[in-house]
Amino acid sequence: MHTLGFEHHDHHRCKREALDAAEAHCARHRLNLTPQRRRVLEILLEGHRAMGAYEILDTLRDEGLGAQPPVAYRALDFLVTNGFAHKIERLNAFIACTHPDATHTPAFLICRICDAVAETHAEPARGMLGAAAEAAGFEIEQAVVEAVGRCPRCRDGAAPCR
Amino acid sequence: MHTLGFEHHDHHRCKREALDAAEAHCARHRLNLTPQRRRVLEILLEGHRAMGAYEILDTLRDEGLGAQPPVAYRALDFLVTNGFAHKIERLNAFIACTHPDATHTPAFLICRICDAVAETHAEPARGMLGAAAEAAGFEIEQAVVEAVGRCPRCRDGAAPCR
DNA sequence: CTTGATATGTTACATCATAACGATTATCAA
DNA sequence: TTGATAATCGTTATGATGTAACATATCAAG
Repeated sequence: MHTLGFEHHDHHRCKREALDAAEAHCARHRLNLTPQRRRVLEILLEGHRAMGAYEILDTLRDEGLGAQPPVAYRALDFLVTNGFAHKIERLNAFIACTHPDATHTPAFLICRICDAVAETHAEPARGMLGAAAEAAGFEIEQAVVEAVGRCPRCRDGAAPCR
Repeated sequence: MHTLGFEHHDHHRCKREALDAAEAHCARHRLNLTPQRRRVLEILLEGHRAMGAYEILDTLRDEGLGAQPPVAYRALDFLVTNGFAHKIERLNAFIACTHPDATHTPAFLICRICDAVAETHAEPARGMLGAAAEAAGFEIEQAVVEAVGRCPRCRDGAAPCR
Protein backbone atom coordinates (compact mmCIF):
# COMPACT_ATOMS: atom_id res chain seq x y z
CA MET A 1 0.00 0.00 0.00
CA HIS A 2 1.31 3.35 -1.03
CA THR A 3 1.46 6.18 1.50
CA LEU A 4 0.50 9.35 -0.31
CA GLY A 5 1.01 12.77 1.10
CA PHE A 6 4.49 14.00 1.81
CA GLU A 7 6.35 13.37 -1.40
CA HIS A 8 5.96 15.49 -4.50
CA HIS A 9 3.68 14.19 -7.17
CA ASP A 10 1.38 15.27 -9.96
CA HIS A 11 -1.48 17.05 -8.21
CA HIS A 12 -3.42 17.60 -11.37
CA ARG A 13 -3.37 13.95 -12.17
CA CYS A 14 -4.26 12.72 -8.69
CA LYS A 15 -7.19 15.14 -8.60
CA ARG A 16 -8.36 13.93 -11.99
CA GLU A 17 -8.10 10.30 -10.97
CA ALA A 18 -9.90 10.79 -7.68
CA LEU A 19 -12.75 12.62 -9.38
CA ASP A 20 -13.02 9.95 -12.04
CA ALA A 21 -13.07 7.26 -9.39
CA ALA A 22 -15.77 9.10 -7.44
CA GLU A 23 -17.90 9.54 -10.53
CA ALA A 24 -17.54 5.91 -11.52
CA HIS A 25 -18.36 4.75 -8.00
CA CYS A 26 -21.43 6.98 -7.82
CA ALA A 27 -22.63 5.78 -11.20
CA ARG A 28 -22.23 2.15 -10.18
CA HIS A 29 -23.98 2.62 -6.86
CA ARG A 30 -26.64 5.09 -7.97
CA LEU A 31 -25.28 7.78 -5.70
CA ASN A 32 -26.07 11.37 -6.48
CA LEU A 33 -22.82 13.29 -6.90
CA THR A 34 -24.48 16.68 -7.13
CA PRO A 35 -22.57 19.78 -8.26
CA GLN A 36 -22.25 20.91 -4.65
CA ARG A 37 -20.86 17.58 -3.48
CA ARG A 38 -18.59 17.31 -6.46
CA ARG A 39 -17.28 20.82 -5.90
CA VAL A 40 -16.51 20.12 -2.24
CA LEU A 41 -14.54 17.06 -3.29
CA GLU A 42 -12.68 19.18 -5.83
CA ILE A 43 -11.87 21.78 -3.20
CA LEU A 44 -10.45 19.09 -0.94
CA LEU A 45 -8.45 17.61 -3.79
CA GLU A 46 -7.12 21.02 -4.81
CA GLY A 47 -6.21 21.88 -1.24
CA HIS A 48 -4.55 18.51 -0.93
CA ARG A 49 -4.52 18.81 2.85
CA ALA A 50 -6.85 18.68 5.81
CA MET A 51 -9.36 21.53 5.57
CA GLY A 52 -11.91 22.78 8.06
CA ALA A 53 -15.57 22.80 7.08
CA TYR A 54 -15.69 26.59 7.32
CA GLU A 55 -12.67 26.98 5.09
CA ILE A 56 -14.46 24.91 2.47
CA LEU A 57 -17.61 26.90 3.04
CA ASP A 58 -15.75 30.14 2.35
CA THR A 59 -14.89 28.87 -1.10
CA LEU A 60 -18.43 27.69 -1.78
CA ARG A 61 -19.74 31.08 -0.72
CA ASP A 62 -17.36 32.91 -3.05
CA GLU A 63 -18.68 30.77 -5.88
CA GLY A 64 -22.33 31.21 -4.97
CA LEU A 65 -22.74 27.53 -4.14
CA GLY A 66 -23.96 27.95 -0.58
CA ALA A 67 -23.41 30.25 2.34
CA GLN A 68 -24.51 28.45 5.51
CA PRO A 69 -22.64 25.80 7.52
CA PRO A 70 -25.09 22.96 6.85
CA VAL A 71 -24.29 23.22 3.16
CA ALA A 72 -20.68 22.30 3.78
CA TYR A 73 -21.41 19.73 6.46
CA ARG A 74 -23.99 17.94 4.33
CA ALA A 75 -21.66 17.64 1.39
CA LEU A 76 -18.84 16.47 3.66
CA ASP A 77 -21.14 13.95 5.28
CA PHE A 78 -21.93 12.50 1.85
CA LEU A 79 -18.27 12.34 0.90
CA VAL A 80 -17.19 10.75 4.18
CA THR A 81 -20.07 8.27 4.22
CA ASN A 82 -19.16 7.08 0.76
CA GLY A 83 -15.43 6.98 1.34
CA PHE A 84 -14.43 9.90 -0.90
CA ALA A 85 -13.12 11.89 2.03
CA HIS A 86 -12.13 11.26 5.62
CA LYS A 87 -12.45 13.23 8.80
CA ILE A 88 -9.24 13.77 10.74
CA GLU A 89 -10.53 13.72 14.32
CA ARG A 90 -7.36 15.12 15.74
CA LEU A 91 -7.68 18.25 13.59
CA ASN A 92 -11.45 18.50 13.29
CA ALA A 93 -10.84 18.70 9.58
CA PHE A 94 -11.46 16.80 6.38
CA ILE A 95 -9.25 15.46 3.65
CA ALA A 96 -9.89 13.86 0.28
CA CYS A 97 -9.30 10.15 0.15
CA THR A 98 -6.16 9.24 -1.76
CA HIS A 99 -7.03 5.57 -2.12
CA PRO A 100 -10.45 5.96 -3.64
CA ASP A 101 -10.65 2.52 -5.14
CA ALA A 102 -9.37 0.29 -2.35
CA THR A 103 -11.64 -0.99 0.36
CA HIS A 104 -9.61 0.30 3.19
CA THR A 105 -9.03 0.97 6.83
CA PRO A 106 -7.46 4.39 6.57
CA ALA A 107 -4.78 5.59 8.93
CA PHE A 108 -3.15 9.00 8.95
CA LEU A 109 0.26 10.47 9.61
CA ILE A 110 -0.18 14.02 10.90
CA CYS A 111 2.73 16.43 11.18
CA ARG A 112 2.42 18.44 14.38
CA ILE A 113 4.61 21.20 12.94
CA CYS A 114 2.99 21.94 9.59
CA ASP A 115 -0.26 19.92 9.83
CA ALA A 116 0.51 18.02 6.65
CA VAL A 117 -1.43 14.76 6.54
CA ALA A 118 -0.57 11.57 4.68
CA GLU A 119 -3.04 8.75 4.30
CA THR A 120 -1.85 5.23 4.70
CA HIS A 121 -3.28 1.92 5.65
CA ALA A 122 -3.32 -0.05 8.87
CA GLU A 123 -5.44 -2.75 10.32
CA PRO A 124 -5.00 -2.40 14.03
CA ALA A 125 -8.00 -4.62 14.54
CA ARG A 126 -5.85 -7.52 13.36
CA GLY A 127 -3.18 -7.04 16.00
CA MET A 128 -3.08 -6.24 19.67
CA LEU A 129 -6.13 -4.05 19.47
CA GLY A 130 -8.22 -6.80 17.92
CA ALA A 131 -7.10 -9.24 20.58
CA ALA A 132 -7.90 -6.78 23.36
CA ALA A 133 -11.31 -6.06 21.86
CA GLU A 134 -12.13 -9.72 21.57
CA ALA A 135 -11.08 -10.35 25.14
CA ALA A 136 -13.35 -7.51 26.27
CA GLY A 137 -16.28 -8.71 24.16
CA PHE A 138 -16.16 -5.57 22.05
CA GLU A 139 -17.07 -5.65 18.38
CA ILE A 140 -14.92 -3.26 16.35
CA GLU A 141 -16.76 -1.69 13.43
CA GLN A 142 -14.35 1.06 12.57
CA ALA A 143 -11.05 2.42 13.83
CA VAL A 144 -9.60 5.89 14.07
CA VAL A 145 -5.83 5.64 13.68
CA GLU A 146 -3.95 8.91 13.60
CA ALA A 147 -0.24 9.07 14.25
CA VAL A 148 1.11 12.46 15.31
CA GLY A 149 4.73 13.34 14.77
CA ARG A 150 7.06 15.01 12.32
CA CYS A 151 6.93 14.75 8.55
CA PRO A 152 10.14 14.32 6.54
CA ARG A 153 10.48 17.99 5.70
CA CYS A 154 9.99 19.21 9.25
CA ARG A 155 12.44 16.58 10.54
CA ASP A 156 15.07 17.88 8.17
CA GLY A 157 14.83 21.28 9.74
CA ALA A 158 13.62 22.64 6.45
CA ALA A 159 11.03 25.35 6.47
CA PRO A 160 7.65 23.83 7.31
CA CYS A 161 5.86 22.42 4.32
CA ARG A 162 3.53 25.38 4.12
CA MET B 1 -2.53 -5.80 29.69
CA HIS B 2 -5.92 -5.52 31.25
CA THR B 3 -8.72 -3.74 29.41
CA LEU B 4 -10.72 -1.83 31.93
CA GLY B 5 -14.05 -0.34 31.23
CA PHE B 6 -16.97 -2.58 30.42
CA GLU B 7 -16.97 -5.14 33.21
CA HIS B 8 -18.16 -4.43 36.72
CA HIS B 9 -15.54 -3.65 39.29
CA ASP B 10 -14.91 -1.77 42.50
CA HIS B 11 -15.22 1.89 41.52
CA HIS B 12 -14.29 3.16 44.92
CA ARG B 13 -11.10 1.21 44.91
CA CYS B 14 -10.09 2.11 41.37
CA LYS B 15 -10.64 5.77 42.14
CA ARG B 16 -8.58 5.51 45.31
CA GLU B 17 -5.75 3.76 43.49
CA ALA B 18 -5.68 6.22 40.61
CA LEU B 19 -5.57 9.18 42.98
CA ASP B 20 -2.82 7.59 45.02
CA ALA B 21 -0.84 6.89 41.88
CA ALA B 22 -1.29 10.47 40.69
CA GLU B 23 -0.17 11.86 44.04
CA ALA B 24 2.86 9.63 44.17
CA HIS B 25 3.80 10.50 40.61
CA CYS B 26 3.44 14.22 41.26
CA ALA B 27 5.52 14.00 44.42
CA ARG B 28 8.27 12.13 42.59
CA HIS B 29 8.31 14.55 39.68
CA ARG B 30 7.71 17.77 41.62
CA LEU B 31 4.42 18.34 39.87
CA ASN B 32 1.86 20.53 41.52
CA LEU B 33 -1.38 18.59 41.94
CA THR B 34 -3.41 21.59 43.07
CA PRO B 35 -6.88 21.21 44.58
CA GLN B 36 -8.45 22.24 41.27
CA ARG B 37 -6.46 19.70 39.28
CA ARG B 38 -7.01 17.02 41.84
CA ARG B 39 -10.73 17.69 41.90
CA VAL B 40 -10.99 17.45 38.12
CA LEU B 41 -9.25 14.09 38.24
CA GLU B 42 -11.67 12.98 40.95
CA ILE B 43 -14.63 14.09 38.86
CA LEU B 44 -13.35 12.05 35.93
CA LEU B 45 -12.74 9.05 38.14
CA GLU B 46 -16.17 9.33 39.72
CA GLY B 47 -17.85 9.71 36.34
CA HIS B 48 -15.87 6.74 35.12
CA ARG B 49 -16.63 7.64 31.54
CA ALA B 50 -15.70 10.17 28.89
CA MET B 51 -16.84 13.63 30.01
CA GLY B 52 -16.94 16.91 28.15
CA ALA B 53 -14.98 19.87 29.50
CA TYR B 54 -18.17 21.83 30.08
CA GLU B 55 -19.74 18.98 31.99
CA ILE B 56 -16.74 18.97 34.30
CA LEU B 57 -16.90 22.74 34.54
CA ASP B 58 -20.52 22.54 35.69
CA THR B 59 -19.44 20.49 38.67
CA LEU B 60 -16.56 22.83 39.47
CA ARG B 61 -18.90 25.77 39.30
CA ASP B 62 -21.38 24.12 41.68
CA GLU B 63 -18.52 23.64 44.12
CA GLY B 64 -17.16 27.16 43.77
CA LEU B 65 -13.92 25.93 42.20
CA GLY B 66 -14.14 27.91 38.99
CA ALA B 67 -16.71 29.15 36.58
CA GLN B 68 -15.02 29.89 33.26
CA PRO B 69 -13.97 27.44 30.54
CA PRO B 70 -10.22 28.02 30.87
CA VAL B 71 -10.40 26.69 34.42
CA ALA B 72 -11.52 23.29 33.19
CA TYR B 73 -9.29 23.25 30.13
CA ARG B 74 -6.18 24.15 32.12
CA ALA B 75 -6.74 21.41 34.65
CA LEU B 76 -7.47 18.93 31.87
CA ASP B 77 -4.35 20.00 30.04
CA PHE B 78 -2.29 19.28 33.12
CA LEU B 79 -3.88 15.88 33.60
CA VAL B 80 -3.49 14.90 29.96
CA THR B 81 0.08 16.17 29.72
CA ASN B 82 1.07 14.12 32.72
CA GLY B 83 -0.81 11.00 31.71
CA PHE B 84 -3.52 11.06 34.38
CA ALA B 85 -6.25 11.50 31.81
CA HIS B 86 -6.68 11.11 28.09
CA LYS B 87 -8.61 12.99 25.45
CA ILE B 88 -10.95 10.91 23.32
CA GLU B 89 -10.73 12.74 20.00
CA ARG B 90 -13.71 10.98 18.55
CA LEU B 91 -15.93 12.27 21.35
CA ASN B 92 -14.21 15.57 22.14
CA ALA B 93 -14.21 14.37 25.70
CA PHE B 94 -11.85 13.34 28.46
CA ILE B 95 -11.46 10.23 30.56
CA ALA B 96 -9.34 9.32 33.56
CA CYS B 97 -6.45 7.02 32.82
CA THR B 98 -7.05 3.52 34.10
CA HIS B 99 -3.42 2.42 33.76
CA PRO B 100 -1.83 5.22 35.74
CA ASP B 101 1.41 3.39 36.46
CA ALA B 102 2.33 1.87 33.12
CA THR B 103 4.18 3.81 30.49
CA HIS B 104 1.71 3.25 27.79
CA THR B 105 0.38 3.85 24.35
CA PRO B 106 -3.30 4.06 25.15
CA ALA B 107 -5.99 2.85 22.80
CA PHE B 108 -9.71 3.05 23.32
CA LEU B 109 -12.78 0.99 22.59
CA ILE B 110 -15.76 3.32 22.15
CA CYS B 111 -19.32 2.02 22.06
CA ARG B 112 -21.29 3.91 19.43
CA ILE B 113 -24.57 3.05 21.15
CA CYS B 114 -23.95 4.06 24.75
CA ASP B 115 -20.62 5.95 24.47
CA ALA B 116 -18.98 3.72 27.05
CA VAL B 117 -15.21 3.81 26.70
CA ALA B 118 -12.68 1.20 27.70
CA GLU B 119 -8.99 1.89 27.76
CA THR B 120 -6.63 -0.71 26.47
CA HIS B 121 -3.19 -0.85 25.02
CA ALA B 122 -1.88 -1.07 21.51
CA GLU B 123 1.34 -0.23 19.78
CA PRO B 124 0.33 0.37 16.21
CA ALA B 125 3.71 1.97 15.63
CA ARG B 126 5.22 -1.50 15.84
CA GLY B 127 3.09 -2.98 13.08
CA MET B 128 1.91 -1.87 9.68
CA LEU B 129 1.60 1.73 10.73
CA GLY B 130 5.18 1.87 11.90
CA ALA B 131 6.37 0.33 8.67
CA ALA B 132 4.36 2.79 6.60
CA ALA B 133 5.64 5.72 8.64
CA GLU B 134 9.21 4.63 8.24
CA ALA B 135 8.79 4.20 4.53
CA ALA B 136 7.37 7.72 4.32
CA GLY B 137 10.12 9.20 6.47
CA PHE B 138 7.62 10.13 9.17
CA GLU B 139 8.61 10.08 12.83
CA ILE B 140 5.73 8.93 15.03
CA GLU B 141 5.68 10.63 18.42
CA GLN B 142 2.21 9.66 19.54
CA ALA B 143 -0.76 7.77 18.18
CA VAL B 144 -4.49 8.22 18.48
CA VAL B 145 -6.10 4.79 18.34
CA GLU B 146 -9.83 4.69 18.89
CA ALA B 147 -11.93 1.74 17.86
CA VAL B 148 -15.64 2.40 17.39
CA GLY B 149 -18.15 -0.39 17.68
CA ARG B 150 -20.44 -2.12 20.12
CA CYS B 151 -19.66 -2.91 23.72
CA PRO B 152 -20.67 -6.28 25.22
CA ARG B 153 -23.87 -5.00 26.77
CA CYS B 154 -25.11 -3.27 23.65
CA ARG B 155 -24.26 -6.32 21.55
CA ASP B 156 -26.38 -8.48 23.80
CA GLY B 157 -29.36 -6.33 23.04
CA ALA B 158 -29.51 -5.35 26.68
CA ALA B 159 -30.53 -1.83 27.53
CA PRO B 160 -27.65 0.53 26.81
CA CYS B 161 -25.13 0.77 29.63
CA ARG B 162 -26.45 4.12 30.77
C1' DC C 1 12.44 42.11 49.70
C1' DT C 2 12.39 41.36 44.94
C1' DT C 3 12.33 38.75 41.11
C1' DG C 4 10.78 35.15 38.17
C1' DA C 5 7.99 31.16 37.49
C1' DT C 6 3.68 29.10 38.18
C1' DA C 7 -1.16 29.10 38.94
C1' DT C 8 -5.73 31.30 38.95
C1' DG C 9 -9.73 34.55 37.67
C1' DT C 10 -12.16 36.70 34.00
C1' DT C 11 -13.63 38.74 29.64
C1' DA C 12 -14.27 38.18 25.23
C1' DC C 13 -14.12 35.74 21.25
C1' DA C 14 -12.96 31.98 17.87
C1' DT C 15 -14.07 27.66 15.98
C1' DC C 16 -16.76 23.57 15.09
C1' DA C 17 -21.33 21.50 14.47
C1' DT C 18 -26.39 20.57 14.24
C1' DA C 19 -31.61 21.05 15.05
C1' DA C 20 -35.47 22.51 12.75
C1' DC C 21 -38.32 23.95 9.12
C1' DG C 22 -39.72 25.28 4.66
C1' DA C 23 -38.88 25.18 -0.45
C1' DT C 24 -37.45 22.63 -4.32
C1' DT C 25 -36.41 18.82 -7.20
C1' DA C 26 -36.12 13.96 -8.59
C1' DT C 27 -38.35 9.46 -8.81
C1' DC C 28 -41.69 6.41 -9.81
C1' DA C 29 -45.99 3.73 -9.22
C1' DA C 30 -50.73 4.21 -10.41
C1' DT D 1 -49.85 12.78 -16.47
C1' DT D 2 -50.28 13.03 -11.86
C1' DG D 3 -49.88 12.57 -7.18
C1' DA D 4 -47.15 10.55 -3.44
C1' DT D 5 -42.66 10.00 -1.51
C1' DA D 6 -37.97 10.67 -0.81
C1' DA D 7 -33.85 13.29 -1.50
C1' DT D 8 -31.70 17.63 -1.75
C1' DC D 9 -31.08 22.36 -0.78
C1' DG D 10 -31.66 27.18 1.55
C1' DT D 11 -31.86 29.50 5.82
C1' DT D 12 -32.28 30.79 10.66
C1' DA D 13 -30.94 30.09 14.91
C1' DT D 14 -28.45 28.00 18.38
C1' DG D 15 -25.52 24.70 20.66
C1' DA D 16 -20.95 22.77 21.73
C1' DT D 17 -16.07 23.02 22.00
C1' DG D 18 -11.89 25.61 22.68
C1' DT D 19 -8.50 29.62 23.25
C1' DA D 20 -6.19 34.44 23.27
C1' DA D 21 -5.18 37.87 26.25
C1' DC D 22 -4.58 40.20 30.33
C1' DA D 23 -5.03 41.00 35.30
C1' DT D 24 -4.17 39.02 39.90
C1' DA D 25 -2.26 35.97 43.24
C1' DT D 26 1.01 32.72 45.15
C1' DC D 27 5.41 31.00 46.22
C1' DA D 28 10.23 29.52 46.00
C1' DA D 29 15.02 31.11 45.24
C1' DG D 30 18.46 34.55 45.24
